[in-house]
Amino acid sequence: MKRAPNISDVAARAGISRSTAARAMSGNGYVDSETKKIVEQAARELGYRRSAIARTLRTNRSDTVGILIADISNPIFPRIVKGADEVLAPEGMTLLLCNTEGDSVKQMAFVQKMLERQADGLILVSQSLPEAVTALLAGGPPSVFVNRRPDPDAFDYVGPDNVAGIEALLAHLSVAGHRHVGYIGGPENSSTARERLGAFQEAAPRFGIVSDPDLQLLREYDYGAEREGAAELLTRSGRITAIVASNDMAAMGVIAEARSRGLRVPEDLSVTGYDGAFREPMWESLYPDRPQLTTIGLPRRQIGVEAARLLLRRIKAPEAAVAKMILPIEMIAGNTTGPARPRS
Amino acid sequence: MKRAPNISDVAARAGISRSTAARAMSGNGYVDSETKKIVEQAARELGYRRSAIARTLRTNRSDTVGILIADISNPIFPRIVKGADEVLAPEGMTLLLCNTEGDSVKQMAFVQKMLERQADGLILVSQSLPEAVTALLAGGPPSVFVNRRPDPDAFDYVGPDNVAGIEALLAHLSVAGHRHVGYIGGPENSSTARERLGAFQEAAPRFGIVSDPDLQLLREYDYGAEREGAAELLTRSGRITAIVASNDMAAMGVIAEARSRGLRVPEDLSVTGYDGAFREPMWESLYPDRPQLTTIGLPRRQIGVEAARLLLRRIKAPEAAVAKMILPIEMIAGNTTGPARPRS
DNA sequence: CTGTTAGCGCGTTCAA
DNA sequence: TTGAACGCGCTAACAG
Repeated sequence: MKRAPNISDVAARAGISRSTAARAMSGNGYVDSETKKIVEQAARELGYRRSAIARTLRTNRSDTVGILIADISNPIFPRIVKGADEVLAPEGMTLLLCNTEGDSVKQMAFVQKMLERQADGLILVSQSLPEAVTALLAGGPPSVFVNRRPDPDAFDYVGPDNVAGIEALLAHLSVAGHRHVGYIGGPENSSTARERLGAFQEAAPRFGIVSDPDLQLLREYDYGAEREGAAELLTRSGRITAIVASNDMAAMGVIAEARSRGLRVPEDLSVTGYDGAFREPMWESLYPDRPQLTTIGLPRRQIGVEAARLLLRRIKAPEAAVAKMILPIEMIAGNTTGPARPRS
Repeated sequence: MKRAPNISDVAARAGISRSTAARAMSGNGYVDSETKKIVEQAARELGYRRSAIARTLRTNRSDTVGILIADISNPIFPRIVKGADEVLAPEGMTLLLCNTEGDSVKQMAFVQKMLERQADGLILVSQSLPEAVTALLAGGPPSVFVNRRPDPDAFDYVGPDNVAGIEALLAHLSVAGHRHVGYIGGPENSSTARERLGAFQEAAPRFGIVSDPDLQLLREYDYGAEREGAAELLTRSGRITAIVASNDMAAMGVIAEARSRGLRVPEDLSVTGYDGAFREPMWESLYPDRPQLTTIGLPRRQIGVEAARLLLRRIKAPEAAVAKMILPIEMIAGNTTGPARPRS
């Protein structure tokens, strides 16, 4: 088995020097259009393929961006990836995707691999961020954080307006007469969850809503965990007329729990989600009578687009000031919320 | 900004030669355990990181596998990826994921990138396979096809037993008394769709089911396209009592169409899916009263596992005989099928 | 516009 | 067990 042809082989076949052949193939520098044709012809005949590896070794640029996603099966993430791809692909950059499944070991492993492979940049979407990772990144390539960010604001960040989202939900519930609202937030290690909890605690009184720590739980962002959270809240207090869940999947868990206790939604209990994960055209018409969550819509594609732009900016200007980009959310009123009616 | 430390820097700091340091870091060849410690210490102090790029250039192995997925938001695919990762990760290989969205341009682009980056192998899941791609792959690294495969059996393949799946559905419908069954298959360019259509045509008579080409449509594997297909079938024939759709999402489209025409499922029309996409614990309890599709369950994780094993095998033995692995399916009876009852 | 030259960082002979 | 030397394939000066 012969080795793959390299630029020297092409040059030899074209009867020309290596560097001219290289210029012809890469498009950099001056090459006579006539000789360029000859070189391309020779390359085609040989089945020559440029080695991105050698190029990277030489230039320290890999034209590659690693993107870490917490959970690929959650429909909001593919949209973000797509948005990022839309801006990176035209720049000749390839997105390398990793599904971390919220596993910090996989997270570390992938970041390591990307560093070893000279990734030009990293986009971390909704990652839990142990110090080990941020430490690694501190000396590494440009990194942009999406949705969650590490503590010291040392990195570029793009995310939705969490405060506005919570306030919109509170306003909505308040108008419907809710006073006792259970809150299930995401875990402590999520900056997003911390922001939202802070917003809830700060804003609740302004909307005439009781802010009682007993009614505020922190759970993982998933169906099962928040379903259990709902069980706890409903057991703990008979006065709750609404529950704010931390995302749409989790809200479904809350609804399931409510129903299993004989509570109707929204007649007996109002439930809100967050992120609009089910607002896909397909879901829309899928179950005509399914619950239409009251939720906060996120500009998913735009989040991806802006993250990629921020990354490109930093690749070009590594010393630019750290950017923090907050994108507007959208309040979506569905049929899982209604007028408050005391439970007991 | 100084350049990143390399093996020479480490060697210098350890007071040792480059090659010894290299051996210490890579674990290849003999190194005194004492000097090894010293080298590792020096590396740590310098923040040294091995360059996968240089290593790949030197060895022609990148410890990287590219995996192409048609549609990442379809829940069956993450499972396949996970299965593959389970066997590849312990071998020190990294999976690089690409969502092709059924777009052959993206497909080609990613394959090209992977070739240029010396991927050790490729896994193509449910890809439509224009000749250009298979031609590219023919001279490339080991490739394994999943679900769909190119025409000449020149590549390793793993997929579910399509014939058994269709027969199981036919048997199920036949027992329920269905004679006029509409069939909506996947597109012509999908080997899976061709296999299933062939199985349907061959087996229908054996089950006392009419095989009329007028009742057999080929459509894209999606909600909208198959919903339209269902409209066509239902308009075309008043005798149809059941429709076999080509996957679960598509089946939902068929059901939606039926309902919009005032047909109840399964009382007036039985509908079957294929792939069990909604059979996730979360969906199970999500909508208590949602339709439970009668469908064919696929061994998703196992498909990924076997694909990865096949790939490893071929990487180690490039000349091994082409393998074709057919995995058993599972018949799942739901509540979208019932006794046949004439429509008109 | 073209050719010459010198590494990028590493793994791997081969001798010592 | 260690060290010296070479080259993987390419780009980027620089000189012509």
